[in-house]
Amino acid sequence: MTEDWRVRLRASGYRLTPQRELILGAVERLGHATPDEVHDEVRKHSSAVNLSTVYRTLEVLEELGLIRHTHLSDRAPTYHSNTGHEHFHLVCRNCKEVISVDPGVVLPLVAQLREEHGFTADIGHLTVFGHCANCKEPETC
Amino acid sequence: MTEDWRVRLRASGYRLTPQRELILGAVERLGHATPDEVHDEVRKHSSAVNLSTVYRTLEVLEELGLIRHTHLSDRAPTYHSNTGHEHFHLVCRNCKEVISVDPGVVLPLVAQLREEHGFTADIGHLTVFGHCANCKEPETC
DNA sequence: TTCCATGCAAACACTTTGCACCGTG
DNA sequence: CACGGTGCAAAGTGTTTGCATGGAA
Repeated sequence: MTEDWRVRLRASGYRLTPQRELILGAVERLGHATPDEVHDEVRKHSSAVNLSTVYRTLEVLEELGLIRHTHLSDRAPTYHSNTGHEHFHLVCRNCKEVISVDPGVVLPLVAQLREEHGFTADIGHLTVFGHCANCKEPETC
Repeated sequence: MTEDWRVRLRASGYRLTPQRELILGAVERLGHATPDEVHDEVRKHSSAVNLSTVYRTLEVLEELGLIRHTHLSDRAPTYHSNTGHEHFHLVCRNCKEVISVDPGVVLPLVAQLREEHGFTADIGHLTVFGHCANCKEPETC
């Protein structure tokens, strides 16, 4: 939304480069994407950016809190913009669908973990695996 | 506990080999372990087993439901025996401590996800990242 | 004796790193 | 014009696969 990420970058001593702008834009456009998908998306909308630059930039953007990552598969991590509301993910083992869920549902759990274990849960990183409504039968997986 | 895993193996058309026995034993001894740690543990207690055999065996044992895996770090998966009670994990981002938690805490969440999203959550695979009681301050990370 | 399982080595997928050059501030 | 950022290539992890040999049933 706002463009204060430019300010944040500079305030943290980072430089504003076209690559960083392109990569942040790609992440926001894609919703959920692996480093490789971000790489492809950037290439699709403009000139190519090196893959290692994608990795380095995703790290920087995450450090600044502009994006976050979770693990929606056993393989590569997926990044998503942090400008929207915080949420966590449900992933269907069968059809791989990803459902974003409002954190309200887990607040009781978070509270209980804090009380009973003194543990502060990081909801944004949370991913719950299972089976979606269309793939209820574990047999079909 | 019981040794019916031998029966299960055979019933599923698999053969009972010393390697499979060693690897299952290692997983049970270790509690939570990556494929590499299992490999080391086997080697420590007997003659070596090939790493690729470890991977193939862990896959078989998981398919039989004898072990399970979760992701306790951004890197390698960790396997654990499934003979004990079902549980899920809390992982501290700072000190990497792993806390096993009774699934009772998440039953309300599971129920709500089923009601509102028709989603059947897989608790055994669940891992919640955050900060433990000793590392409450995100600053220290 | 029949196949499944293993060992070995090579291939893979993903990520990180060293270094010279480039371009922001 | 200094120093952080980028591209490139090579190396590093973690995992999978093809194939010949070995061993459980």
